[in-house]
Amino acid sequence: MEPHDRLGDKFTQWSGRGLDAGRCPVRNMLDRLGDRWSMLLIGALAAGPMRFSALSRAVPDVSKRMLTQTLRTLETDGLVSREVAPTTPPSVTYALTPLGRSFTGPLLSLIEWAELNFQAVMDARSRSRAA
Amino acid sequence: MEPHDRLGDKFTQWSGRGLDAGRCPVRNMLDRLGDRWSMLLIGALAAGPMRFSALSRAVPDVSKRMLTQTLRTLETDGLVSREVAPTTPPSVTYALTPLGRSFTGPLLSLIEWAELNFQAVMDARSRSRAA
DNA sequence: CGGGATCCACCTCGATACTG
DNA sequence: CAGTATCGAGGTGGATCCCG
Repeated sequence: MEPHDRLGDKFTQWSGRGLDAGRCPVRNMLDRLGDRWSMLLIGALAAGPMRFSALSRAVPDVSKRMLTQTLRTLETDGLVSREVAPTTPPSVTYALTPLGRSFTGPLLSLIEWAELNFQAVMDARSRSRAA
Repeated sequence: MEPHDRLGDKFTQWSGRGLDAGRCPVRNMLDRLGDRWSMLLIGALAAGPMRFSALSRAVPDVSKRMLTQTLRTLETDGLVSREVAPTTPPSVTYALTPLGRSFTGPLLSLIEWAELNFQAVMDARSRSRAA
């Protein structure tokens, strides 16, 4: 059975149940991880634990506000851990939890698809602009 | 090499290049597919070609406006094809293109992760509410 | 049936300023 | 260093009406 058949089956099941965001895992996850920064931060943390400022440098155009907010959400969902060292100035280190690390598999396959098909999508985009 | 190491490496590469949305495939794709409906519609179409009204029923709480808009974007990016039958009333059928079908692999792995770890995330969420 | 057009309510997000 | 607080612009998305 090909991936796209299995995907179709899965979708048909959830569709029958109304696709309620409260019960459908996919919608629920997408609402959380589908924003601009979550997956990027998980990708950054996949390289190893990082401090707040290091994350800020690793993902240049995320504002401190969104960085804090996104990390808090990821922490709430159990994907990222937050450890504060009681020094002055304070040093806060973020890391992937086991749950977060388990997400790197799917995320990697998504990223590999993106890299592989980026050009094809760009081509399609420019073709439709030409038309 | 584990997935999360490879992911870390990939991210480090792109981070060095500034993660510019115009050049970084991941950011670019996430900006398109990271909205509330794109992945859901691809999932729905994985089951086979569907007409506008059928899609509307399959994903109950998407408005006609967003359904149209999302489908147009997916069409522009070459993931979905749109075929109009010149009848009255018109009948428009949407289907995955080969490029779109190639995305069902990564999407499936994402969905399977979501189903598998949904409960864990919900637990983490309620724990943090309790605290 | 399959949309397009318009109006509007939210609400996300960025910029800025301040804190321990 | 690692945030919090506040403000305000902008964009997303729903509701509604209309069309061929």
